[in-house]
Amino acid sequence: MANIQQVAKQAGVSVATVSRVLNGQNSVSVKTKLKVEEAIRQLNYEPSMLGRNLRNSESRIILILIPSISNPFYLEIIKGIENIAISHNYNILLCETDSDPKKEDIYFDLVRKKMADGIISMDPAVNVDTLKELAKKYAIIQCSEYGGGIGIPYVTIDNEEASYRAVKHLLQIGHTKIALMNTDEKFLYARERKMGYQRALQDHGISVKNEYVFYTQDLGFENGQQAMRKILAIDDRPTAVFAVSDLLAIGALKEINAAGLNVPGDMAVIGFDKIDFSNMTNPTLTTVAQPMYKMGTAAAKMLIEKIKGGNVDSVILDFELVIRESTAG
Amino acid sequence: MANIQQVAKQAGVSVATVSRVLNGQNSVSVKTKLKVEEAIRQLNYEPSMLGRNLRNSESRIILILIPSISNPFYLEIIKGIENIAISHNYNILLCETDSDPKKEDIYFDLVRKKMADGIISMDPAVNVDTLKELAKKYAIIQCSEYGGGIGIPYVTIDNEEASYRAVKHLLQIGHTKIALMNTDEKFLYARERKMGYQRALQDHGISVKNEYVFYTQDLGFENGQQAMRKILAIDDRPTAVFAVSDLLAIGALKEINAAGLNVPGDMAVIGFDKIDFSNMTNPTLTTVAQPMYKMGTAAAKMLIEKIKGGNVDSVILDFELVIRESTAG
DNA sequence: TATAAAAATGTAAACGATTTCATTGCTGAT
DNA sequence: ATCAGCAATGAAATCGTTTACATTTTTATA
Repeated sequence: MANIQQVAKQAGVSVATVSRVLNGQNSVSVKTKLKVEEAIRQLNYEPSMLGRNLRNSESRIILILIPSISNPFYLEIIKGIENIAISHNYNILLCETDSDPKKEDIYFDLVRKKMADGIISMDPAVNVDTLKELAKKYAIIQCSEYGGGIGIPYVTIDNEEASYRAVKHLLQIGHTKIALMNTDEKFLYARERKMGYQRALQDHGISVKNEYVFYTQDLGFENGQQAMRKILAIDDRPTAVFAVSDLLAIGALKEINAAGLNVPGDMAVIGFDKIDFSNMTNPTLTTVAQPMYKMGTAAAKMLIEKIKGGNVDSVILDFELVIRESTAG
Repeated sequence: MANIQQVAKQAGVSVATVSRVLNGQNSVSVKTKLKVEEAIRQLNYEPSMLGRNLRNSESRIILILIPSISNPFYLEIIKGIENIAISHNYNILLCETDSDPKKEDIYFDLVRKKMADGIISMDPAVNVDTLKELAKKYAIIQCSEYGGGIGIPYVTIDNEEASYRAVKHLLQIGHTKIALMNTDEKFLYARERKMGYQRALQDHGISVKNEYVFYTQDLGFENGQQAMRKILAIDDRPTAVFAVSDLLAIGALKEINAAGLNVPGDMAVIGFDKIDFSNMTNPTLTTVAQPMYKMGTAAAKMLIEKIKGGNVDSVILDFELVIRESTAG
């Protein structure tokens, strides 16, 4: 495999000149440029990024930390990140942490060892202390899920308000007994969405009943099924459920169907995230749409700016309540 | 940021010794080893992979080529690849080609430029000629989708037989009018699955009707809806559909529901792939399960062997017909 | 035409590791 | 006490680029 030396020799110039041609610098005459290009062609030369990266002290790789690759919520965000990355000549390394600190650390090592230039973290269970420590030396952006007040820039939506609007929608179409299907309150977004839920109820003069608030271990389909089973078993059964993720809501949907009940007739359901599948269910799912693609592009731009040494501010993007069959009168 | 030189200085040894400690070579005395480790701690040293990679002429990165990140079919495969990769100290770069030769070429460039050590291609629309050319110089494995007879090792299932068994199942539960929802026959798997469909019908003395065979542009949900709409409009309507992907089948399901018909009562449906979501629909979907995780691990092992310079053979794994509600009597 | 300025090119030093080969320091056998 | 043989260590080359600085060539100006 040819290297730059051999190209230089073949073209009868120095390696510096070859490098200049390679990088499109204009301080090289047309004649030599042609010579060099001809040599490159003859030798089938491809510049090695290994050499270049070492010399430039960069890897041009961006790490994306997600808890689980199976959660479709992240897909659009990843697309957004990827498009910006590619157009800036970066590549992305997709890292599934399983919310496991050990796996997490393997990936953190990649930036410590210069194999990655920066990190976009979307793992809500990320170890905030490690992240904070890391952020002192390396470029890090939090996306969608974030630890608040730790000085690492993030991009997100107003979770409290989004939740408020979803619940308000249920109230407006006449529901008063509304259950909340939430995850562990160790997650900031879970706390925020609960607050929105509470505020909406209070605005309508309805007191929050603890029996109507459920916590799931995780955001998956099965968790939604399990929680829904409990909800259906309540004596004074709610007539609507607001789930903090679409997968939870889809699990709920399935369980309601299995119980022979009708959505939205017997039980209205709202999800969160507007994943692709939320439109494929029967009935289709009312959900809160996060601008996922935009979140991805925003996060990527911020990170690249940060890698360049710039200073970036956190961003809060707009959400949208998408009303579909699962709450349609 | 400290480098190996500074560590050597701090420890009062040569860089060679530090390197030996780093790589766990045993030809270094306990005393010096401790000195070096102490120096590493003091300086907070982390070895740079950029230097190491250049020296070793490797990137320890594996490329995964998939047509679309949104297709959940690939997720389990990717997990399988990732686990093997990690345990062999490789990282994976996930590349979405959109079946676009231009994007594809960007990623091929990564291996040409030494930024990746090998490729696992899962894109059925990959440019076979380029791939073949590339395979002469670089390690390449095809997974799940493959161009046959081009001398690049692959891992797959017996698509013809899988299709045969799916259709046979429909025949056994009494269906005789069975539609096939296929994709473009430029894909090998599409041709193979059609052959299985034909063989099953012929085995039962049923002639293949061209009006019952539909081709979709793509493997997505909407394609399934569109095709189903056509199927429902046929005069002598089939009573069962075999779709070559779960997403197609789920689109069909939705459309059948929308038409006020019942699954499986009015129309039985079988999908292909056993994606997570196939168990979340209502009714749940009968489908052909590919051993996706295993396909991933197999492909990864093969690739790593190939990178090491070894010779590897193609692998054909077992599939399984998973019977669920959408075909249940 | 001589000369200053500008353009084109070259030389050699990084970047940060690994590894071959050479050297030093020991141990133990004679 | 000598020396072979082995273990531990070091010096320096190497991987393939980019780039600061030096040098040469060209161009423009008087």
